[in-house]
Amino acid sequence: MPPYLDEKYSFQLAEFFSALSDPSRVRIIAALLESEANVSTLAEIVGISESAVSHQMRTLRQMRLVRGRRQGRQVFYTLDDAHVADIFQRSLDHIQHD
Amino acid sequence: MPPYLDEKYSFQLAEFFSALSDPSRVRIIAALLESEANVSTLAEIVGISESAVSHQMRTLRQMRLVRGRRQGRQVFYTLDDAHVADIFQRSLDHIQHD
DNA sequence: GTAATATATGAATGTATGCTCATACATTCA
DNA sequence: TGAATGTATGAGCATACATTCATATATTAC
Repeated sequence: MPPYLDEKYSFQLAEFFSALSDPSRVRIIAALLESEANVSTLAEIVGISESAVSHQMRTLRQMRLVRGRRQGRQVFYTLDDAHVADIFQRSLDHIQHD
Repeated sequence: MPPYLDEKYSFQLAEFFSALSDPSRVRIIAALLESEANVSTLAEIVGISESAVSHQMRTLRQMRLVRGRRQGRQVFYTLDDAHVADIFQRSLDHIQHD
């Protein structure tokens, strides 16, 4: 019996959800939902080290969830896609209605 | 600086996405999007053992993504929530539009 | 040039997780 | 009752991952 969703898409979709499956990354996304922010600001907001944030931003960049824009010494990150914001917000609403 | 999303919700949201962050579970959800199914059918569709499916269904039950209904020796699973189906479908569309 | 600041990255480590295997539980049928 | 079938669960293992620490890179100021 063939899977209803082929291997390629099931992996890609799992990867997409994986990008959102960590509390630190969730808080990063939540912060970026309000405004762009640089690494050290995100570190303060999320409560982890700047190194940890930088590692997470790499993951989020690779998943194309965020985009970085260097301005001098700082790199400002923004959400890369409105769909992601929509999915994130709907999921949050879902969670909060239980 | 306080997080924009408090600890409780960031953990719950990360847990929710974690439930969808594995290719096997993604295929299970995709199958259940079409119709309810029992464990052995899901095992065939997804291509993993019935034991592995059963373990995954436990996770999905605990996250309240699916619900089991025993009928004789079999347990038929269905998606527990229309929001989940909606979020899943939107995410799939998002992935497929890249 | 050097020093200082912001970010990125590689290695190491502790923890989480998906699967297999063995076994237990639940239900039906003889 | 006992055998057969479908599902659930615990232990163990291999792999993945989030963080820390040390170090590297990039940019600005002096």
